[in-house]
Amino acid sequence: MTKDVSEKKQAILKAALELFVDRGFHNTPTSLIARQAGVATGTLFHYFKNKEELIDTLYLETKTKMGQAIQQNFQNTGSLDERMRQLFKDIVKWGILNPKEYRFIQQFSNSPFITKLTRDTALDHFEYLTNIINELVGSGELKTVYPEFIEDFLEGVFNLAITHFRRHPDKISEENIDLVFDICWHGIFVT
Amino acid sequence: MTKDVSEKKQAILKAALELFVDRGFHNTPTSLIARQAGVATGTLFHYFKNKEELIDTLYLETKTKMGQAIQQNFQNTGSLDERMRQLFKDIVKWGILNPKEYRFIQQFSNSPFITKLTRDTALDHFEYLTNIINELVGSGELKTVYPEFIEDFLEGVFNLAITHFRRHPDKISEENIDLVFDICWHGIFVT
DNA sequence: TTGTCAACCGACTAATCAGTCGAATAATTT
DNA sequence: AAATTATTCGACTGATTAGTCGGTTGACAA
Repeated sequence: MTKDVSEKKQAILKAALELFVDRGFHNTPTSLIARQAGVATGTLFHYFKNKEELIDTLYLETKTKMGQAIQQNFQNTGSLDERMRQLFKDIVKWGILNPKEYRFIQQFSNSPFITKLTRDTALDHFEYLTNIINELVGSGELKTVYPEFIEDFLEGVFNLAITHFRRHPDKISEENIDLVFDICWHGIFVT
Repeated sequence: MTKDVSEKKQAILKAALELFVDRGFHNTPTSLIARQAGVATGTLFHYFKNKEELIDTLYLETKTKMGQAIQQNFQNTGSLDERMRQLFKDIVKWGILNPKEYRFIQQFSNSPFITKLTRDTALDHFEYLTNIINELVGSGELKTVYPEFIEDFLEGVFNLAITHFRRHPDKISEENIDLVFDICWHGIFVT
């Protein structure tokens, strides 16, 4: 199962990730990616048909890595609330520990690059998310909403939490991540 | 107070907005912007020192327009909850009615372009937001949070709401916007 | 009328970029 | 060992791009 992927290919993907996050897609010449990866331009185009394929590969691979990291930790026991809290914390922590990867995903998602295809393919690695959404809707514990909103809501709160802790690294603590979860799930108002 | 800004300059900014949203910054040649605006390249560089200045101007102008549109409607009467609901709905509606403008702001905010300077300058037009945040914190109606999070939380929920309605235009209705507000403010769980 | 200046044009340039190609080398197969 | 194939290289090319420049036009002032 462990593919023996070329070291050079990995080096190219790593260099590309860093450069894309720092300089944007079009402002990052393939020549620069190659140099940073310590290979020749020709080698880059040996592994990737063109720049677009490199970007798509990087996106899919990054999303997969994220999906696997989180799925690994995912427990299917406990109350819905507890499991959601765990899931939330795992995702937020991944975002905090892998800032470049998360920035890249955000950048890509907000760029005109993304096609319906790559979006959906990436979603495949988050089946458990779809499952838990269905469970949430069916549980009766939620306010009456249509599922499409729950999806966007979840993505949105993950995003805002990770963005917040990126902007304010001094606020990162187990306690604050819990606090953020409480606010997103149970509201910001005391009632 | 009403600056008599050249029609051509406006045409350039309008063309740039549309092209940037569709194709990204670096993938949009200045020559194309000029053509779409119906002017010569030279004219573009007559109004803007370089491409970067054009992008910055567009960002600042767009944020200002948004800020003014919302401030205009902003009422300082009623309960905190009611005023927040009104503010939320105004912002979300602006995002829905001005999709390209909002996309552009998102795209720019998520790109490596943005400098601390442009970010802060843009924030100037949202004083009332800062005010209401301070009021929120002081009111005792909120859970105990530090203000930095409230800022990021507000930005985040505006974002997720507008993104949601962009993805699902069929869901746009006064009722649903209210629903989304309720969920973001009072939690997604029934308790 | 003459002079001035800002708005405007588009051909042009120097630089940069994505991607090619033929050759060299390393790994694998026969 | 010989032949075949995969990996790697980097100089090169054709296309594209940001920005320039010399000149034209039209408005307005002296």
